Amino acid sequence: MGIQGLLPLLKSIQRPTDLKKYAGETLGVDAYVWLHRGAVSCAIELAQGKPTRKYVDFAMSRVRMARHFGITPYLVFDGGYLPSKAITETSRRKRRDECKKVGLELLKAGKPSQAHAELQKAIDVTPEMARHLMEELKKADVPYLVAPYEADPQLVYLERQGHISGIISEDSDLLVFGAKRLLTKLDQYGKCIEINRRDFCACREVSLTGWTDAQFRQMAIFSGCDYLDSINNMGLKTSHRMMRKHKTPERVVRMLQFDGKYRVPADYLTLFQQAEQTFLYQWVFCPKTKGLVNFTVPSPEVKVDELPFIGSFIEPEVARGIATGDLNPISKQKIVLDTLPSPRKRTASVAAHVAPQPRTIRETQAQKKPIDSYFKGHRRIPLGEMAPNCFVVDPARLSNMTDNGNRSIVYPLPRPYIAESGPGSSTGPRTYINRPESSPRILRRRTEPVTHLLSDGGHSLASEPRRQTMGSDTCPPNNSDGSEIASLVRPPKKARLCDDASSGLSPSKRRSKFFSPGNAKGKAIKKGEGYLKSDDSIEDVLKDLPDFDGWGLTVKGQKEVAVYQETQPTNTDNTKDDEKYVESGPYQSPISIHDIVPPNTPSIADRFAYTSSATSSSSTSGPGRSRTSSGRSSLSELTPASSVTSSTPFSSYTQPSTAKTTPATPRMTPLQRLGAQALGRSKQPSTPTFAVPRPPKRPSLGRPSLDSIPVNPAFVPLPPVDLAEVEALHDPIGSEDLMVPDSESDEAVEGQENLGSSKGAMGGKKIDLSRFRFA
DNA sequence: AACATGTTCATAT
DNA sequence: TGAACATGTT
Repeated sequence: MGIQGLLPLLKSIQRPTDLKKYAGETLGVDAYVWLHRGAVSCAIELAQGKPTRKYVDFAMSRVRMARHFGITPYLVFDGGYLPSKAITETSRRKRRDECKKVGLELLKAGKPSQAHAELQKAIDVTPEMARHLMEELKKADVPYLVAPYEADPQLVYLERQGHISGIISEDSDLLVFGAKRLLTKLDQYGKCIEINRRDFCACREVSLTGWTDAQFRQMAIFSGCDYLDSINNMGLKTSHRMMRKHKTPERVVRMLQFDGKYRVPADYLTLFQQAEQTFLYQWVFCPKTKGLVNFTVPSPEVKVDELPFIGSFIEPEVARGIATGDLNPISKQKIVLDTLPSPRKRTASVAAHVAPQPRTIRETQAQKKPIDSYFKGHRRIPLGEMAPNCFVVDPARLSNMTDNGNRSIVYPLPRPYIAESGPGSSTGPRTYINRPESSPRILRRRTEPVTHLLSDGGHSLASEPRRQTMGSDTCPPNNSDGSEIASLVRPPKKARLCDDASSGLSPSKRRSKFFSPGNAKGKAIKKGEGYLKSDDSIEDVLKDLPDFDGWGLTVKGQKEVAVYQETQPTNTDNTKDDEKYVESGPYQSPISIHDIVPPNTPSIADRFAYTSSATSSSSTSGPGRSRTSSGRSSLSELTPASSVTSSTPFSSYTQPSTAKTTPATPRMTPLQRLGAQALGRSKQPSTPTFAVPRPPKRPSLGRPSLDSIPVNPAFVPLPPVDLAEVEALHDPIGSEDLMVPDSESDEAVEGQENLGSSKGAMGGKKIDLSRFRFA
């Protein structure tokens, strides 16, 4: 459920994006939410307890979709129930059961549609179903993990540790947990909304300037969350007001009790603190240490074994079993797989010409043929998507994915069940007391399928080395697992932006930078949004794209379209088709693409940026990494080298020269651009790591329009952030909402969780906040 | 007037 | 299931 009203509250910092933008990266996925529709489709079967392949098939199609866009999805499943939520869960279950009953009766009564509607509410994906899916994921070499308890903190943990570069989910709770990059509302075209934690300070609905993660979290809890109901008449707005005024939950509660308008339960503060501690310390699985760790490293004075509501500790061995899906996260019993009824129908229909269908999951494991191979040679893929897509899903990926020029930046694949005997495996829950409460009744930890997989699964073997490579590649910065979980430390970040921006130039000057008509904004700006004009990307798009309805008419476009039509006769030049991921026949041989589309055809740039960029990167710079870093500078924090600084404010703004170039700009949020430009102007050395040489042609390759290609006018990325306001907010003297004056005390409050870490992260860098203090 | 809360509608499957 | 709308309360 999450925090209701949170997303609307953050409307202004939500940025329309495209999944393609993250091509080459690993994105965490809230499996339950992501696959919910799939569960809906087989609600009846689920309700009847029939085993079904529908769910698994749906899930795998979504995986293919992600890969189609160049994404490696890292699926995270929910695990056991948290005590904090136990009540909720049991009541939910009751409701489900009722719905199920009603639905089944309706079904008997011959009212299938009504029944289905009812059964949709009864959807319950069992660990067994999830496990079936995991078998497929293993085969497809898709990283996944079952959280010991909740998927949300697990996802954010993975993000912090650098295993994933963002999170796909609809759950606003992730922001409360401190997710840095949240991608919501993902549709079949790969369109989605991006919410970056670092943009919070630009929120227009409510001022979050200077807010720490702790304050944001507390605000969210006050407004009502999964762990604690809100006080009457306490919504987000009021809780925000209270937090802004009183700064700490203690004071807020005291004030609430003082003025009698609110009915505050006697133990509310206690419950509040428990809720917050649940947010902070609940158990997650650390892929590196292969054991449970607290989501946030507790300070010495926090005794995790005195916090029953964060869930019980689980022995590493059991936790590993749960993480891999071998053990039921609730019962801790080994999950026994019964064979699924039928082979994949979908696959069968699509790939009739391919070898005989696998009969059972285990049998399939022996086959090294990835599912995607069944799609080879089918043409029904939309145009430009082909090239990257092919690379990504090429069956050869099992053995030489890297060679294809498409390499996931983060491919941790921390499969605990593989290298489990690591000497460091005990490093995880080190300081914590093991509570064997959940009996070691596990027969054997490893289940047969896994062994099977290990022994003969070509892909598992192949992926092992990569995993290691990537692991070391990815993790170094954040090595100590959880130790420096400091995503916090926000204020400095902002400070830096201000610092950089204001140090060199007067506000007015800066403003002129962004608002000056000099930026070739001759083109008309549509819609009267005030902030529209501040976004260069729009202009670029408009400049390059005279008319998106008729974009196939341009000379360049024509050429491209022709090419794609050749490739993909079935497709019209409808924009939607361009973007849409077509499940049925998305894959083509990379060769054809290579042959057909010249690597550096600049012509594609304008409209089919996705294609062009992918092609160019694969042919020119090879590995996706360079493409990523160059193309989307805002992601810089994700690369290993920079992740060290990721906890440092605006590390992402310390962009390489590219950030300054107009072409790269559209990839960043307006805010980010602000920082980047400011930085560039002040000639900050910034992260040298990013001085990665990039193909000179890149700028001309239409990167700018990448995320701006409108499918329909509504999709034209309207930069939601008003730069003027941002500036105002950051103005030392200006805005009334600045919380900076109190930021110190806030730090103190939050100190326990990120004291050491923030220090470590900031290193020698000293950020002077004093100038942002009220005079 | 602003906000919290309850209800309905649309959408996708 | 979420988003838009309508209502009730301060």
